[in-house]
Amino acid sequence: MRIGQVADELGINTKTIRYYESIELIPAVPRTPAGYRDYTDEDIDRLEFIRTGRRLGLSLDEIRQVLHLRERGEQPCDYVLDVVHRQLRDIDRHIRELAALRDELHRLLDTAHQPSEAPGNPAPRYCRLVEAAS
Amino acid sequence: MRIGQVADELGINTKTIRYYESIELIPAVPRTPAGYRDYTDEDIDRLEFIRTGRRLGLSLDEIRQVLHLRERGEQPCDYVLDVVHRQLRDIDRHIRELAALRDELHRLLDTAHQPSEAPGNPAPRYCRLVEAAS
DNA sequence: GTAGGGGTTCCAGTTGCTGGAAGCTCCAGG
DNA sequence: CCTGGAGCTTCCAGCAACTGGAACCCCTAC
Repeated sequence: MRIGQVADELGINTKTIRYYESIELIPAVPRTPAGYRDYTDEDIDRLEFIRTGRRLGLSLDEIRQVLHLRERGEQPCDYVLDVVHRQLRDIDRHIRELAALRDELHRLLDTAHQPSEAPGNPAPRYCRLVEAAS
Repeated sequence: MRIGQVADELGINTKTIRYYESIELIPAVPRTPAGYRDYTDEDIDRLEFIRTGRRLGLSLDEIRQVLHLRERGEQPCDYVLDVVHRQLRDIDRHIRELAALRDELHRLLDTAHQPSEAPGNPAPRYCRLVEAAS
């Protein structure tokens, strides 16, 4: 199967697949006589695994670790569990930060409806919206 | 004021300030006879403005737009309002996605407590945790 | 024969910094 | 006067994870 079809089926860019090969995340697959990459179902499994790992928030390097562990015959699930736990912690923190930012932006929009030159307010240097957030 | 002190006061890296200068987000400030950058209070205001904009989620390019608008004597607040509205939409979507991912990871951890070789389950190729998420 | 839609390689750019190396400047202590 | 160390300078390179573009090859259909 050629790279374009693989990309279509998995919903990845062909560039991405070649990139994964270039960083040796996937092995170099055999070529057709014309020099085209020729992928097997196993290659596609591997790519799908990578895609899922990415979707779960694993970095390419973490995915690489999992693949290496697997190649050495070890069970990578403990490692994955660690990563997933860490990931959950990061996500919770990220959500909290985003929510705080959202609230701040909402407050900012509220001030946008205030008169811009309330008595006693200094003239804004750049943009009173942004300066109000300092 | 020299770059180190500015960096300390604003809580930015000196490298970052030089980087901003290199991409012409801030002007090149005058130098002392020894060649050291010498910052005025106005420069620091500008940097603080940038820092706040970044904290609000504006990209450096968006910040650049605001600064340019301001230099041309236009009121950038409408532009900033647009950016902030878009930003809010993006944040909400991002939070929703992260929450969905979090739930998925939680479900994943639940399956981690299931027996790994339930009858009828295919043997995992790489890691049953990740494969369960496909 | 030629137009098109694939594929190939390699280089460079994206965003927002950050690290490191090699060298200059300044100031305080001995 | 010398020396050490902190802070400054420049330039180069790298991070993550791709993505775009140029220039060229291959295959099929009309």
